[in-house]
Amino acid sequence: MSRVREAAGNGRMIRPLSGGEPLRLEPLKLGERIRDIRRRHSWTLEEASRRTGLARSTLSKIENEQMSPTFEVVQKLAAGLEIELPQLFEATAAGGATGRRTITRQGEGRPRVTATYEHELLSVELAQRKMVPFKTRVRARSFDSFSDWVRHSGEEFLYVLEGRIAFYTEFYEPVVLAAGDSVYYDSDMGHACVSVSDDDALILWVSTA
Amino acid sequence: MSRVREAAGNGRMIRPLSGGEPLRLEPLKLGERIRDIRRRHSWTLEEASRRTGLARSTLSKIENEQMSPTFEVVQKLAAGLEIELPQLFEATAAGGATGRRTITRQGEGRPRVTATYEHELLSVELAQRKMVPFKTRVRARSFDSFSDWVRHSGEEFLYVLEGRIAFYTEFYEPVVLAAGDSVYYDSDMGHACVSVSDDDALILWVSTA
DNA sequence: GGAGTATGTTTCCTATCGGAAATTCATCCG
DNA sequence: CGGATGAATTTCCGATAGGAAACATACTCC
Repeated sequence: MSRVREAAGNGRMIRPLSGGEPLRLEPLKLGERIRDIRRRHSWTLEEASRRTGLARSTLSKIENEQMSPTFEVVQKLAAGLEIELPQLFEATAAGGATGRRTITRQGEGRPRVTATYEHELLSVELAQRKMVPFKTRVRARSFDSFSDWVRHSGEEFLYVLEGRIAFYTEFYEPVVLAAGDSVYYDSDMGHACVSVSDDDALILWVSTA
Repeated sequence: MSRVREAAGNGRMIRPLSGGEPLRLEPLKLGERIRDIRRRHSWTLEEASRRTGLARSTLSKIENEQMSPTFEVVQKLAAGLEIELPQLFEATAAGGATGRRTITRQGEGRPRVTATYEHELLSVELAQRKMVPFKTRVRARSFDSFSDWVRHSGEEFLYVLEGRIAFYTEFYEPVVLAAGDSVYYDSDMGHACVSVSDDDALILWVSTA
């Protein structure tokens, strides 16, 4: 049975950061950090060894702060343990680390209708999120129904779910996007889109908060 | 005519991404990086030596990739050169190419296949973006094919495009998501998903960078 | 030109890293 | 208990990181 099923399905959940170890990542206990990552994945030194290509003994010594790995080795560690290098050194505000999660079912977002768009804000329950996702219905042949750019600081990702839209931005030629196409852009650059299909177009938008 | 059409239609364009370079995924040239930082401050090896407490020769060898510094030394480097550790390892926008918009056509992202997922990274041409979008194919009935949580700092938004998946996270009960459903969660909380439909499931993922 | 100065590179040589194997520690059995 | 199995730790030793000092290569200024 897969470990996830075990962990997620039955009662035996991997507890957050159980009382035992606080997992605080003080100014750079690389050893602890490595060990923690390994433990979280329930990897033995042997498994970690296979993954990283490093000797068990080496890993053991690193975890116990008995040696300072060379940069080369650090890279192997990051790769093998499937963690991004910068992440390895980030001072995570660990502590309680209470994960958050919110589900939004099809059609159950918070609607916000404007002249041009029919937005449906997703994941509204979650305050203080770094991204703002919403689904938007662009009315069919809305070509002439609006008059100005939308512009707001941040970045935006747009993915076309259904239909075809013409996507306009300042400085660029307009482009037609069909279902499955996507675009990423700085949203302080004026932008707008219109449906060019016979039906409404449906797009998924994610903005930085 | 709408102002958008006007504005977008005329010829004045900022050049997008320099078409030439494919944005190489560098193996992280630490030496070059260090040398850049030092040069930028107009520090001599001697000065850098005083700042870091490392020998001139050592610095020289590191910059010329003639040796792999130990982690201890890397720490001293970061401290002495007044740069945050994670920053040292962040993938730089190599070419400097600050594109402000990038289109990714259906199926034309950069594939990344793992045992469990078939990712397609979107908008890869755009370096230094705050979000990382990708589309993922989750193999049908992949229920037993993986064994561990995915976990990385940041937040994540998931939208189901096709099929049905079971979405697992630590601390929560697993939940089944169908096309059109979405979830927003802290991605440092272990998470994973499997397809529970007869066909592969297709999901759109956006992570904070 | 030659002496002097400032910067980066290349020797050494020792301390230590990193891997193979031996050793310890823990947990199951019979 | 003794043996067996699987994990982590600790030797041991060759390879290499890192420092001191010598060397190389500019630039000055006289």
